[in-house]
Amino acid sequence: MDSSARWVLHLDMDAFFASVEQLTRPTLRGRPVLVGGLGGRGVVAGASYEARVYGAHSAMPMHQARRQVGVGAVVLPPRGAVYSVASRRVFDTIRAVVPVLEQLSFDEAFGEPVELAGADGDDVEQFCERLRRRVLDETGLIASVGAGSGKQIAKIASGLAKPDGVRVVRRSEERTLLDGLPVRKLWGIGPVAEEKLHRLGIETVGELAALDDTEVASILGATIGPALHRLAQGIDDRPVAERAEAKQISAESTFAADLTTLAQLIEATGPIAEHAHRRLQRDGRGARTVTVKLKKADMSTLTRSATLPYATADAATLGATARRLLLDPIDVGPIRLLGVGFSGLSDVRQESLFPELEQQQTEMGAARAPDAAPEPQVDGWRIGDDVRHPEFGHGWVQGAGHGVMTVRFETRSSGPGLVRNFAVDDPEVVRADPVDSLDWPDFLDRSGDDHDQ
DNA sequence: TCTGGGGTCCTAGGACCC
DNA sequence: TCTGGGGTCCTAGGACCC
Repeated sequence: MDSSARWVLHLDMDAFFASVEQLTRPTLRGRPVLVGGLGGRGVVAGASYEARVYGAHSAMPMHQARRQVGVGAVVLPPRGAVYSVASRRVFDTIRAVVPVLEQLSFDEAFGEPVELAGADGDDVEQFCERLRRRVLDETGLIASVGAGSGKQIAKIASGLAKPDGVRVVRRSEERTLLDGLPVRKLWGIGPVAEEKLHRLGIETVGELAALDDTEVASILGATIGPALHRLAQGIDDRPVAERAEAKQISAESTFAADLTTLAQLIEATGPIAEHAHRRLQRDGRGARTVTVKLKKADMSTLTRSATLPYATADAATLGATARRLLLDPIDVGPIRLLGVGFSGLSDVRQESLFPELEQQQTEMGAARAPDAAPEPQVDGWRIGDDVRHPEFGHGWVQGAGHGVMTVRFETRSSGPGLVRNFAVDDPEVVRADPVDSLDWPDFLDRSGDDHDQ
């Protein structure tokens, strides 16, 4: 196939987390929604367009975003299970049209529809519009789509397409578009590479493209450099392919206050290792290498890892290995984040090659494991919790305090819902599966649709 | 009240083997 | 009384992505 005939699409859901909240909680439509950590150290994971007007954006500290948006801000904790189901439905829909998808995240994917090979720009535009329409009809969510001769251009195009649009970059306009772009817009150029280029007076992609190969290699490295140089020149023949299995599974947690003793770190390891282990089990593989990550008060990180003689899925072995790797805050300073990661993943079909060693480590793990009930007890209801009431159906907690809570009863299909107040200990109000907010009241039809992926 | 959580990939040094 | 060179595995740190 002629490579000049290639059309790569980049599909990107608009403000995905916030849009799912507005979809399943219709009262929030048109309002500035911030999704993310509510604690003092939380950041924004998703901001609706109404919130972006005030300058709020992803990765911004939540307290700052909240201040900027003002009293109208609706701040909600992330509901990963709901986003996961919504994401799967979106990409199942797209896959029906574009079978090979390279999914980059919950809300982004590349595709290269074979029927577009050799098509002209107008055909591509129509194809993308039909795709967006189909996603909206089947999921209620808005995707923006970019198209171009390769992944880089397609991704830049989807950025230009937002919000709620399509942008097809024709071959004839490619060079002009790239040349004027700030280098930071290239995929793979972050703050550090940008700074290096700026120091040399290189601001735009066009200026980067005009350098010679050895120059770029010396600035950005022998591997990354030439690759980025080719992208800057508009050369991008990277294939679109389904993603391989995950190479690493990890969990991490930032503490409300820095930990200062080894005992605190050991205690904190339990729930974090269990979280990672649960996901390892769902994956079905075992791990050979265990890594702990410690982020210090100054944001620098330390990692320590150990590789076992065999891969295992045994929680006690993995947990004990993680605890063994911890460093003492007395030596390294206060710790704000602890992470536990598993890598060297492989199927663990056979018995251990070293049963005695495993036995030993299991016992060690058991002996050092913290006491049960590591999860902090949830004291009552929190804003954003999903609830169910026998008369009013599915709803969510809008506010709670002074022994009373306010519940808004609504789901995707209900339209803006009614508000009712309850005593926080009202036995008729019970916790509900957040995913029901996508489906209620026809949740009984979800037969084959499991919630966590 | 600064800066989450989940990933991928690259670099570089040392151990170890042939 | 000189100190190769390639390959792989492991470890630690860091850039970058959403």
